[in-house]
Amino acid sequence: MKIATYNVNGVNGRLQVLLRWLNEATPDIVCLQELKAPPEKFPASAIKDAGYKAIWHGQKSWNGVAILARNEEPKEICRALPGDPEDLHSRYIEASVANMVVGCLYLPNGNPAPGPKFDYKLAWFERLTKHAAGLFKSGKPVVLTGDYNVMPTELDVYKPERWVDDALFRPESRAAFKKLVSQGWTDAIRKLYPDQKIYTFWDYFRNAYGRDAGLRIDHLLLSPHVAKRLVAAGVDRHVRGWEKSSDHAPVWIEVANSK
DNA sequence: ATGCCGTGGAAACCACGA
Repeated sequence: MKIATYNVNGVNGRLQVLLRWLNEATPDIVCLQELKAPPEKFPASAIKDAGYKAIWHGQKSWNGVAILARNEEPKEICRALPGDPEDLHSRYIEASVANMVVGCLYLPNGNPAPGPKFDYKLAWFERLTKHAAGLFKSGKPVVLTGDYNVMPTELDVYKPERWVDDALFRPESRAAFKKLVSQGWTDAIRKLYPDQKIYTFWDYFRNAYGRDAGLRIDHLLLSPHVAKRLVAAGVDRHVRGWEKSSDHAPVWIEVANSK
């Protein structure tokens, strides 16, 4: 069972890249972020033709998340994080699929920091952490994945000293990620590759991809039941080099089938 | 050191991203 996360940076603008990658990688479950499309503009039929059933939470221009699955319709559990009815950003969707709970998230960027956007990021992080605690306690197999907009450690940034004041790397953001993970979640990439420089995002400019000036900000957090079954993980970084690519690359895990 | 690129939407510029 292969589970992937991919910030597509515009699901319609990147549709050909997305379809090409789906066809090549054949993941079983896919979490997408930054659809940048209202619900009615989600390319459902193209994705269906590619072999995937999907649920999505779209929004005009910004944000937007979706969960795709082969052979099975993801059964929606919720499409917002509890805790703030005023928050209308489409940044979270959760489904039951393949006997797991899959949470797909697009955590706020938070720049400029400090400021209201950074406050929103930290508040959103708090809500996520609270929600995650409930999921964790449920004892169910859970995958909490998406664009966390946080580099957890210095190993996850090409030039840490340049990012210390950035919302993605500030101590508050790193502490929030650490607090979440310390509930007992497993960061899949770091579990298998504790010391390797691994990135999931490269800026469009300054030839960031060519220089490998990247960040690791897309993560898959696994509950103990799923972590036990983890057999492989990786980043499809070559996809970032494709024409019309997103600035993120897909990240995936392979888990053994549950018995 | 910096949105230098890129998207979507509105209206030939703006907001937003990491």
